[in-house]
Amino acid sequence: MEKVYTDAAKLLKVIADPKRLKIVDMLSCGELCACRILDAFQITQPTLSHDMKLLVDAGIVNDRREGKNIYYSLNNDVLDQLQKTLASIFTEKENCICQNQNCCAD
Amino acid sequence: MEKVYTDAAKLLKVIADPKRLKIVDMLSCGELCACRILDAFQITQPTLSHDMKLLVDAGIVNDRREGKNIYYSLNNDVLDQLQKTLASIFTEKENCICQNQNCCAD
DNA sequence: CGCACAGATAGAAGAATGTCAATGTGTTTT
DNA sequence: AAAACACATTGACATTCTTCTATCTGTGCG
Repeated sequence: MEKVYTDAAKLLKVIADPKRLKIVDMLSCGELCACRILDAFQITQPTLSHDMKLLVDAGIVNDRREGKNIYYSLNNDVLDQLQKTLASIFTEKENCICQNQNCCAD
Repeated sequence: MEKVYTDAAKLLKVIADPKRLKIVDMLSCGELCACRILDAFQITQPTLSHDMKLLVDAGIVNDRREGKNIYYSLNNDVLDQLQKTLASIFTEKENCICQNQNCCAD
């Protein structure tokens, strides 16, 4: 499968979850530590830690330790690029593999 | 969980797959029948049928029968709305639940 | 009608995901 | 040093997803 699709799908898989979408939404206002994010959910600490690892490993979120806390922030470059990729996929392009071809009606 | 997140996550789950992303990309150039989409992949016909059902059930794709063929096309309204929702989630907002709060440092 | 074709549905097996309790690691405080 | 705190990791279990083979449904044709 073409890399553009597999790369975008990996990012989408990570944010295709209500919790993680909400986390991204929270982080869009600035960095937050894990404990504050945890306060907003009805999940255990290991579950949040697992979700944050997915976001960090995907490159969507950066992490930074300050004393006992880990602070998370958005990587806007990755999200901006994802939006551009989606726009390109959703919108008609010039060179389309399906153009000028009749379906099954040879 | 807030409806905006669960609704967006449902759509994202459906397109968070390289095959289905490519299908959306193909359909962005206009409607196609199942048999032509199938030609572009190394999957069996039931697998494609299952993927198309996910896309149709999510409202991302419309289907239409013409004789023996089913023609699929994008529902651009749904995709446009999804892009707007993502932009709103990724971008800083005025009323943020995390604003003006210190983290864990009371 | 009987057959061929396009696509959907059913059922099953394996892979991936979500979540938790228990425990480990790094940091600060006493 | 010992305890407390914040977070990560491990291992287990249940759920969901992916994909297949086999079969069914709807349509057009001779």
